[in-house]
Amino acid sequence: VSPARARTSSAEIVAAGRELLEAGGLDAVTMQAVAHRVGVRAPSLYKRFPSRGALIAAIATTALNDLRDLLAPLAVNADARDGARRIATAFRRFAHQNPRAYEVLFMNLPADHRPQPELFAEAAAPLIQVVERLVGSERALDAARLVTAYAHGFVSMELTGAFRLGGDVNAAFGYGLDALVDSLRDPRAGAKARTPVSRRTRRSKSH
Amino acid sequence: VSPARARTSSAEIVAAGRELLEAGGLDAVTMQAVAHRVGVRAPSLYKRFPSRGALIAAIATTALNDLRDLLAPLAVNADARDGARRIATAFRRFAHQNPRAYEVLFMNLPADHRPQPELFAEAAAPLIQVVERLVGSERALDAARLVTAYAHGFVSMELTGAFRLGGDVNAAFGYGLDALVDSLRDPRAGAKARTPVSRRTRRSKSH
DNA sequence: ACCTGAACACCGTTCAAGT
DNA sequence: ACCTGAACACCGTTCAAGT
Repeated sequence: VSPARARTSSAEIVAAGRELLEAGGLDAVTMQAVAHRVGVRAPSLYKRFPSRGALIAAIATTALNDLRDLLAPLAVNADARDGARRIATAFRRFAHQNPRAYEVLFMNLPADHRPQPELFAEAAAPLIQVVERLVGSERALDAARLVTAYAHGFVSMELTGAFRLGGDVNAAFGYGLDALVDSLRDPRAGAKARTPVSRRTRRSKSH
Repeated sequence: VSPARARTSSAEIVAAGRELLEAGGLDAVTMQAVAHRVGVRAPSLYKRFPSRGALIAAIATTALNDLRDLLAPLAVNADARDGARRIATAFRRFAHQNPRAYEVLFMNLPADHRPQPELFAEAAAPLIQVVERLVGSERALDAARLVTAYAHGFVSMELTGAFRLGGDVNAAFGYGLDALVDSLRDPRAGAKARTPVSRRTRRSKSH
């Protein structure tokens, strides 16, 4: 007899799940809703994903892939400080454009339903490269964590609506980013590098 | 006839929910599990909380109360920079001791199931006070957001296991915090205040 | 080889009935 | 005035039966 032909694909299922995620949050990503969106019934999804958790993990992985691809070209920048600012700004823009997926990426997912650590490392690589030129290889990891923590913390609080005391939020991000990036210096370098460099590209179009 | 006497209380229910939260995450905080823990059946909880979301909100509120009470006394500190570091460090310690509640506090909860904004403001007040002494009232909000974003971002990534590239995580927090706090200066002040102040209390007992 | 309806366990929530 | 069992809708997941 004629075996049933596939009516959907893993990629299509993940895309449908991601759309539902952005539209209605994680709660809206039910197996039934995803299945309905790709034109099958819920049990069919289990042919491609062993569980809802695995599907969420796949959604997170594609989002992390997008982020990595977005940041990768920014490592090659004449001015390292400018590169760091551009990477942080692109990171923030990604979060604004994919708020729910971003949320999932930094959520405390069970270890077996998380994107591979290597993928996180790939996404972090450009920033580490750039700050290494500023602070040296010794302090590169700490410095990258400083910038990443700031960017993630700022964006996370933005997205959850924690910044309700007023003020210009975009300007606040630039203010902090400038202060942070300016503070990145190679401790082995002489006093010449210590010239204050504040207030420079603060209001450039890319911020 | 004799009307049924209360077998539990809102406070007891919230406490039970918080214990379940820390023990097994948000998924473990089911109405049935909470009810069983306080010795009633699930429907009885609806006498005190209109929904599970409202109960989660109440749990978050008590946790935020604890955090506020923890930070409140730290605003009075001889050295403002030291005060800022102490506040950030206490914030991080709270997160380590209440990881799941911390997670909920900074989660994207529905607006009607979030602790009151005033309570967040109260928790943030000590830091704002302290940094105001460093950067002036004009920049106090931006500067407080810089420190908060860093602390939250760092802790959040710590808790979700994003720091897997090795290195001393405690030292990394201190490195970033020192760099950040040192960068807080009053722009109206003279060049005298610009003396580099790095490498000072980095390894003090309080860090 | 993939799809489906039916079924199961579990959850949040409602409500009439009890005391 | 509070507590309960029973019921409902919904969810993730399994599986035998279909093509």
